[in-house]
Amino acid sequence: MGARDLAAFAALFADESRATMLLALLDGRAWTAGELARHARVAPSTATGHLGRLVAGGVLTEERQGRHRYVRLAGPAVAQLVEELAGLAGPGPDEAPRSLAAASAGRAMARGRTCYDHLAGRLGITVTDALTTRGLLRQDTGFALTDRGLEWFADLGIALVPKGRRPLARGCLDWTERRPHLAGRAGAALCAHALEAGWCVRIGSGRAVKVTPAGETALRHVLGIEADALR
Amino acid sequence: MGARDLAAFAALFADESRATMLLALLDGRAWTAGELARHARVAPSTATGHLGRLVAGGVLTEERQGRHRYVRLAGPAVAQLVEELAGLAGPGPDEAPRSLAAASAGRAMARGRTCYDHLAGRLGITVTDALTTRGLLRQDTGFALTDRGLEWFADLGIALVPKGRRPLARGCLDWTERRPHLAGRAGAALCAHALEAGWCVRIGSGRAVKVTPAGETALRHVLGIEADALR
DNA sequence: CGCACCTTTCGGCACGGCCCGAAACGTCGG
DNA sequence: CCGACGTTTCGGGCCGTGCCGAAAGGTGCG
Repeated sequence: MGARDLAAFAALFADESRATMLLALLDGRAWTAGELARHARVAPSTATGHLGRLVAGGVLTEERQGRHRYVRLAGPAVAQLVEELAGLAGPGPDEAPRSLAAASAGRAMARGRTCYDHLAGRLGITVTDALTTRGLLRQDTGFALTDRGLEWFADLGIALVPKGRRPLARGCLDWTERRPHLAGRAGAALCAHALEAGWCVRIGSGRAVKVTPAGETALRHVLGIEADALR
Repeated sequence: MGARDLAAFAALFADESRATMLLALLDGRAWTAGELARHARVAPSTATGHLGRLVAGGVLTEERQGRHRYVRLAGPAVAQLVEELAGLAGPGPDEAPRSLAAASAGRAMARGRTCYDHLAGRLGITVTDALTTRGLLRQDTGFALTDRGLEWFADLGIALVPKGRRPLARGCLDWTERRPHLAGRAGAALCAHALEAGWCVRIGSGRAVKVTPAGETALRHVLGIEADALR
């Protein structure tokens, strides 16, 4: 009877405080227990309990450094699950954005953000579409890079060697655009490259990113993306 | 703040009785409220409450026929989520099978079963591997059918027309084999064909299936699968 | 029409969880 | 060595929710 295990595992996500923490951790970085407690607006002692359960359940991994307790998502599979839950949770009645500040933050997130370790939002969709129309990515029969796509990554200095069980390319449902964007090893490598090469930078401390002028030039050059498409 | 929605949605899966029902519904068929109540070993009144919540949350769809209330999973996305939860729930310490009967049922399920609407277990893995080694399915750069793969389906009398948002091919993590098997529209079409053509039949009322002698012949003929590989 | 059968509504009970504050523990820096 | 800070443990209060039984709708069949 795996039902008991399934229920216990799902219960880890079935609390608003833990969900707030997990959504924050979707940026792929390690947070301290105190940061997560303040972010979720609960007492430190409460956060300790939550983090303990999430670590025990295999959702998070922890790393102790001195008096700090750093936690991060346990891996891509967990990140994918959180994204899927977030994507399926909404689709009921259309909801109006809460406040003006939330709407503004929402627009920045909708323009571009990281989704664990790859690009999402309008930016992620635009890049994925450009890869597809240029014959570097196939979406008609599944979701996979073409041989020309492998060359394109190699030209960027990114060697995509199969390692571990993570697929090279995978479609990740974008819940602001309602369409899939590139995830998997290729999506992670491309996002890392974009951040390192200065194509885009993080806004504040959240998951939102914005494309730099240099990034606009580079995207037009390597993928034929016009700056207008990113606004 | 989508955290509240995420938590409320996850809570739908965070109960053993509901999880038992959802796992049963993974066979893709419609069940009546009474059947699910008996299967989960709860009173009919309790089942009514659970089903009401699952339907309201968009996890199930219902269809009333006379004095019966038929429910089924709301769609492939929900099925995928349940499978993912089930797959990630276990991987802690290795667990020994409970009883002999459970072990026997487990072996039948491990040999072959349906996973919502496609084939899983050793049967699903074997078919997926055969498709891959024959160049009909690519897994190295993602998970997609090749052009030759499309022809192979057409030769079987299966026209794979893109319709809706469901991808043609998708990898679904098999939690008995720990490897992906073919899901998506192609996986569903192949499973339906296998059942219609008598390649395999359902065992009892569950999700387990077994390959018929005619099925062994057919699989050897169209995919070069030897019967030994299915045992 | 009346009797099964499936399903639903309603009260009431019990268990488990989430939360906090106070106090203790451990680490870092002066 | 002492104070500041991050984290943890413990106890207690509170709310949500799962469960059932009894009774009431509805539906179909004889």
